[in-house]
Amino acid sequence: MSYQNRKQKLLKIVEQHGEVEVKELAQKLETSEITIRRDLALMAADGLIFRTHGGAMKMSLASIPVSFQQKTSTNIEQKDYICRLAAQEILDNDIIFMDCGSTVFRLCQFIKNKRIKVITNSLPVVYELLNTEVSINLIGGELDGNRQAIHGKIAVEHIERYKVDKAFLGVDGISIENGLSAASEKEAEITTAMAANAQSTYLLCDSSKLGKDKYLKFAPLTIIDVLVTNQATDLLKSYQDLGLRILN
Amino acid sequence: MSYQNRKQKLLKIVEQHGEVEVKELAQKLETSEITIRRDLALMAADGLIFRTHGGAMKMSLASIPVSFQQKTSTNIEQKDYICRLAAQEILDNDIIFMDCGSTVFRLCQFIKNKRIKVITNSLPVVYELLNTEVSINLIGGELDGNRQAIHGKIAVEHIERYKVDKAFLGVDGISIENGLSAASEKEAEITTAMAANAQSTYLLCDSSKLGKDKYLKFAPLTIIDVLVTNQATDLLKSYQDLGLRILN
DNA sequence: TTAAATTTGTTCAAATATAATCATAAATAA
DNA sequence: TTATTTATGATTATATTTGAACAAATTTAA
Repeated sequence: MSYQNRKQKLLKIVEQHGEVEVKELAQKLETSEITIRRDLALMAADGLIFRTHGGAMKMSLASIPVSFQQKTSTNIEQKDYICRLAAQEILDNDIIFMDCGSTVFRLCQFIKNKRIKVITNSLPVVYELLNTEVSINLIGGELDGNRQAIHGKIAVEHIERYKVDKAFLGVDGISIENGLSAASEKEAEITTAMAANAQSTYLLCDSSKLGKDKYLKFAPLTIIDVLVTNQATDLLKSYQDLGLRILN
Repeated sequence: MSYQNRKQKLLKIVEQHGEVEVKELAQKLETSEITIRRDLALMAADGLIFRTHGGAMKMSLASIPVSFQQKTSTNIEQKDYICRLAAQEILDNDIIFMDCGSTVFRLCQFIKNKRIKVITNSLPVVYELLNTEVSINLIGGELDGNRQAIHGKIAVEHIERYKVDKAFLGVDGISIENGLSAASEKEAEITTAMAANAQSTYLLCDSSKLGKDKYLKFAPLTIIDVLVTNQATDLLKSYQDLGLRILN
């Protein structure tokens, strides 16, 4: 297979997924990682993609989500697995909340063709769902440049005006003992508000966050209805005992 | 078999398969690889195919998909002239509205280093001002994918919560007789709301729009305080007589 | 912070493709 | 016919691509 051929395929994959890892690409194209790296380097030089550590991302994305660049290429497969599960729960005509976490962001690719309404405070999500089947409602308020998301009192009030079917949320930490925890007060505020105004609240949470606590404990586990994760560990049983539905 | 004959067949195969190898072609045409290579070289020189290492590709596949083209908007110089004037009116610590017109968008470049707060319903404005000195407040509500802007009842209510120093607005048409006119009801709504909640309202308007009417008349000239434009025509006098300050 | 793990860049060798050269065969013209 | 041109194929040399091994840089975890 020639470089040009691979280039086409790589472009397609990157367009589709938004963000990919070198390993993944090497497998898909049945070639070595070094070849993929060389290809990506050439393509990046042409401005066709944005090179990240361990992979690549869509140019259009790279210019926007600064905050996600730092988190790129960690646990992508796990996150995609989780998001695929979560997407299956979404029905046509659903109205859903999506918050500004990096896991939740990856849900976008799986819902592009659904006829739903998404209410979100995340600019990357907005950008990703622009000009798709999805109808978007953007939460208004103060923009946090680093997180590329809207936070604050106005944002919370905006959320409270809606009652939606499902909320898809991420957190920085979750444990039986301390419930949900976050690294930022602002994010916690949004998460809480979204959960309170959704019929079902889905927590998208890769296994690395299970049992971890961050500095700010902000809500009990009970605000969550469904825990979507990637590993079927014994740990999950205790969550199940607390009344959470587990998807994995 | 002659070159002309082979050329037809090769073209057909390439069209059909998108990408092919020299070996493959040599077998199909029952000739040597070197002959195929010579043929492909000639065809590539004529721009009929794209030569790759080891084979050839359809021209259309090889060409770089121009996914992101910068809109070369009309009257850039005029708009920049207008925006430079408008930017001079903005002081540190001002809070301003910016709407989603293409003229107003070009104001961004001139205010990046000002310490102000911008309240806007335009995604392009947000992206342009992201990670600059400017603090951003995004208006929430329904997102219009085509205009990349937020409109609707919620957006208007969001605007009404603020009282700002200056509003910088664009319109599609302006005339003495009919006042301000727009091509879309949604935009008119936002423009009106912003003007009503700003101490001073600046209309950024290149000369091509002066004296023009669009289908929707939505407001009298009196909601404007300052008209920023690029030409010093006699026409402007009548606007001045109506109490508008003219900047040009 | 340091240490471990991962990713990337570099160099080199093998495989493959291309270019160059020459010889042969076929077609064309005198 | 013969001489000349043209197209094709074979052979060899050159260039490109690829993958492996290892050092350097970066990221992650502790």
